[in-house]
Order: sequence, then C-alpha cells, then structure tokens
Amino acid sequence: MGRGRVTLKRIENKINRQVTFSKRRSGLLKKAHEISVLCDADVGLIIFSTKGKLCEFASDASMESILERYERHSYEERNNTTTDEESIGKWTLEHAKLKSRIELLQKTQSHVMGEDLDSLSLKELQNLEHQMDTSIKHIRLRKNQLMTETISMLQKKEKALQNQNNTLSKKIIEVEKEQSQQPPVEQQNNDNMPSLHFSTFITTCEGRIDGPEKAIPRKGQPSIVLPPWMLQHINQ
Amino acid sequence: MGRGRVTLKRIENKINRQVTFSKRRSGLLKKAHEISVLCDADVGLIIFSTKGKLCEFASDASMESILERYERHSYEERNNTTTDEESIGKWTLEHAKLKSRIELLQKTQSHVMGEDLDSLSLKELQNLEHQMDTSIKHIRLRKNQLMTETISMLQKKEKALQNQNNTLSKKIIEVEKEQSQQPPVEQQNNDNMPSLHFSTFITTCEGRIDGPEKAIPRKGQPSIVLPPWMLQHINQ
DNA sequence: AACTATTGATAAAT
DNA sequence: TATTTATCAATAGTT
Repeated sequence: MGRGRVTLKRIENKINRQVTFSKRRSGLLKKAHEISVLCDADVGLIIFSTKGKLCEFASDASMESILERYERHSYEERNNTTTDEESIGKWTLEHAKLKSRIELLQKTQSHVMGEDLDSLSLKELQNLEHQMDTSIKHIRLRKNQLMTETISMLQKKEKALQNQNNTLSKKIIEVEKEQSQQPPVEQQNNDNMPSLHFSTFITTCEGRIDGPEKAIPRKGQPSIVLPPWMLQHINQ
Repeated sequence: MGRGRVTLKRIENKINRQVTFSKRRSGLLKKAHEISVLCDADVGLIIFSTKGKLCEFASDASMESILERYERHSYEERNNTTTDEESIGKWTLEHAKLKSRIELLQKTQSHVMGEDLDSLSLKELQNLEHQMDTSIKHIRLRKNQLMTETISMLQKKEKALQNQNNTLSKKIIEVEKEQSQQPPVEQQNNDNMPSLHFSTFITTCEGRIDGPEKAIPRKGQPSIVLPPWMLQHINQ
C-alpha cells in the first residue's frame, strides 16, 4: 500500500525505517483494536522498536490477564512438545548468544573509547577514525543546537526578569511616595536598579536593620517575585 | 476495506464474525510480521478467538524472550521468591541482567556513533564530545605509529631488494662474460638495471625470441628472486 | 506533519 | 474455507 511495491526486507535507511515503523505501528495497533472489537477477541500486542522503546495494546482484558491466559495455554502445549532438558538447552544456548553479543559490543566499545587499539589493522584504524570524525560532527552539531536553544531561552527569561524588576521598582517608589506624604513610619529605600539581586535585596532589607530575624524574607513574597519556571531554572 | 464502511462494533452475526475474524487475524499476523522485518522491531502478538482458540506471532526473538523483556519494562523488578522456580528464577534474573546490559551497551554505542543524540543533556553531550576527542587522539596516535612502522619496514624491504637486484645483475654480467669466452650457446643479455621489473624481464626473456614456450619462467628461479615476505607485500 | 498515488486488505458475493 | 471482485484503508514516497 503506497507508492511502489514493498520488499519484505529490513529497511536500511534509518530515517525511513523510523518513519515506517511509526506509521505501521499505529496501523497495527488500530487493526488489533478493530479485531478485538469486531470479533470479540482477546488481543495482546507488544512492540519493541529498534531503540528498545515499548509500545503495547491489550483488549478490554488487561495485558496481564492476557499474558496469564497465554502462559496457561502454552504451558499445556509445552508439556506435550518440549521436555525440560530441551528448554534448559534452549536457555543455555540463548545465554551463550547473549554473552557473545555482549563480548562483541564491549570490544567495539573499547575501540571507540580509544582503548585496545593494538589488535586493529591500519585499515580498521582508518575506518574507525573516519567513523569517529563523523560521529563527533553529529555530536557537536547537536551540542551547538542545544546551546543555542538554551541561550535564547535564557535571554527570554532575562527579559522577563528585567520587566518584572522594573515593575517592582516602580511599585516601591510609589509606595515610598505615599508614605512620605503620610507621617513617616521608618521605611525608606531609593533603590530602583532593575536587577534580580537588588530586587531580592529590597525584599530582604525592607525592615531595615531592626534585627536579623526580620531580614528573613517571608514565604509569600518570593513566590510572586520568582515564578515557578525561574526556580526551576535556578535549580538546574 | 471492502464493500461498504465498517462500523467499529461487535459483529452480531456469528458466521460473519467468524469469517471476519479469520480474515483479519491473518491480516494482523501478516502486518505484525512485516513491521518486525521491515523495521527491525521485536513484536509479540497474542490472539484469542471468542471460542478461546489461541493464535500467536513472535518476531525472531521467541515469544518467551519478548514477554520476558516486556515484564522487565513493565515491572522494573519483581520478587522472584517462588520456591519451586528458584533455579529458573535465578536464570531468568541473570538473563534479564544480560539483556539490560546489552540494551545499555547498544544505547551507548548509538551515542558514540553520533545517533540518537536527542535524549542527551547538554552536560552529557559535552562529556561525550570530550571522550570522543580523547579517543580519536589515541586512535590517531596508534594509526600514526602503525604507519611509521609500516614505512620503515617498507624502506628496509626496498633496500634489501635493491641489494639483491644489484647482486643478481652482477651475477648475470659475470655469466655473460663466461659465455662470451666460450662458444656462444644462444644466450645473451646486456641488461643490468637494478630494478625488480627489469630483473623479472631478464628472467622471462633470457631465452631470446626462440619461441613463446621457452619464455615462460621456470618455477625454481622466482622463488629465489622473490622471498616470501616480498610476495606477501605484493599480495597486500 | 500533511498530502497523494498506489498498493494492500477485506466485506460481500459465490 | 477458498476464490473473486468491488471498495475502502493503509501507507511509501514526496513536499
């Protein structure tokens, strides 16, 4: 279905494979759902992408109950077909396969970490170098992208903070004016620098030097001065 | 698909439902197989008909391994305290560990290949970049070392060849002198260039133009002219 | 992600 | 069930 016939073979192009996987996965899930509804069947579908991402579907009955039912069925069949020794043999084989796979992966990884290079030929070294060059280009590309994004995000935050500080400063000046027209109540502050630090300073020092206890900011105020996303940023 | 739109509702007609189930089941199995092959995905599909008949599909990895993997994803760790299956449980655990290890190694490897980078933070990307830089330095160091060694080895070989050719040329001249003092026996050659190619030329042409059969070099001579390591070099 | 030309799946009929 | 046929659905390639 689509333009051109499909050959049943692994799609080598990574992007195409990813896209096709996404499309077909949703198609498969839909069909699984349809048959379960139309035909009143219990269906369990488990899909792992190449990357190991899990995707599942289970009809009304939960996946757990379907798997349980499956175990029951296959257990009965297994008693008739495979003996215990055979299953043990299968497991041992599977185990050995996994171990050799790990060994291979580790060897490759050590090469990629610049270790254990003496076992490689000149040709292999050149290929490795080329691969590493390509990889590092990708990595730098992604890093730069991420940094650029981070910078523009920070700049936005900065602007927002500036505006907020300006607003706060103006507010304070207004409050001061009102207070100077009424009988003075030992509160005064001429600061109007539009920065986060000064804003904080104003907050903590608004009670003058009456005592260190009073210099502690109250819980209510900062939650207005510092919006959630800002706190999140600081914690990063 | 088919004549008329399908409403997503249980088919009440029993026969129709049975027929549709049969058709859709095969379609679903086919699609499950296709996505597993095309997209290199691990797929497990379990279908119970209304009557309770079981039908299953599993990609290359057995259904067992897929379900095991599924369990691992669903419940990070479960209490394997069942008494009867303790030995099996140990194996299952070991198996799961190996699989997790493989998964981790594969993920790391994909990062090192410059793929799947979107899941990494800026910090992780920077670390990766640094690691790659270090690795590639090691790789280049080793490559250069190997190249230097190869060059000096080749230079030694070249020198040895030169000496050998010179010796051979002198020998030939001596032989020619001896022959010119004795009654000529239809053998003559004035070439004395100390190169491999000319040495070979001498060998093949020593019988003059008496006939193409005689121009074929004998097996004995070249084994002296070309020592084993030299043949090895040429074959590379 | 959205579009569209094609192939593929399948409902109904046989 | 299998086959056929008329339709609708899925999707491969493209933008």
